Amino acid sequence: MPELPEVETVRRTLEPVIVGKTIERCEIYYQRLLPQAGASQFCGQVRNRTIREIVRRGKYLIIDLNGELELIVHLRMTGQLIYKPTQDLPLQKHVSARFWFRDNGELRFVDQRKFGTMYLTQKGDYQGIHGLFTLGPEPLADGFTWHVLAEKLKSMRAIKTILLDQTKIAGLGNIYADEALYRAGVHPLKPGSCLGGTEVKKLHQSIVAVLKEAIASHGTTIKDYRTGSGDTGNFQNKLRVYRRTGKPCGNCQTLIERIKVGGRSTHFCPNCQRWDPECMD
DNA sequence: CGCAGTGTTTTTGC
DNA sequence: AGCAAAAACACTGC
Repeated sequence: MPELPEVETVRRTLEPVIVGKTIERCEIYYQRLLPQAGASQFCGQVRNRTIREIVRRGKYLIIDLNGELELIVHLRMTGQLIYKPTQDLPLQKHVSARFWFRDNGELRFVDQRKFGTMYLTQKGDYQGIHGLFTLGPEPLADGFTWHVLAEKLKSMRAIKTILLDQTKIAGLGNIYADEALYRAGVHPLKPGSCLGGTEVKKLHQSIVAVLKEAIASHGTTIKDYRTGSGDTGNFQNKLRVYRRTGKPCGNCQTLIERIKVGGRSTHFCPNCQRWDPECMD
């Protein structure tokens, strides 16, 4: 569930409380959290290193250690990265890793479904982290114009499938792909190549708007997602189609439908999002 | 009770 | 190419 707005919220909530802190020690409780290293080697490498900055790329968090190494974190489905200012003894379930800081405080990786991953790499060297290496452009960066989006949509694949492809655009997941398509009035099954210029512009605007609004609301908590402070987000109250199957569209009262696109649950308004199959290009 | 559904990414097979 | 399915998991809801 953590998509771009959730990961960005985690980044923003962790930044003021962990930048400048030095890792005194760490413990790994789930070996597969680290696909490329053993726990003892990993902890040995991060020990006594200071967090210089924390940046986000797509759904990845990149934590700079001493300007030399980078700790790469991907939360996948249910991962949480939470800062605990004081010792709290009742250890919750599903704790995959803990980092203790020299001046007290703890960073904890909690992950019910255990899909989350962490990597350690030389600064800027992402060749060993395939998903990060092949990541598409940041939708909230200045360079992401509607022309860039148009270039990525040149495919006969369903538009929803293209939006979820991280090599095309970084950071969109199931929630915001559905929400952006609804706002743009584009049917999720419409082939990318079939969108006209006006539609691409509208979709571009919708993607940027929904991501910014979701960040302003600290992300969407359906169940597991938490900010770096352990709080829930608020954007779940502002969703217009995602998980609203059978409820009336806010625009036309038509009931929201759910279909499968590329194996993923997809929610849309059959009246506001139409696809007349007359595109033959 | 069993089993489908949940959603991200990688891998494998057609 | 591009798509489907499976796999990595634990828990929820029917």
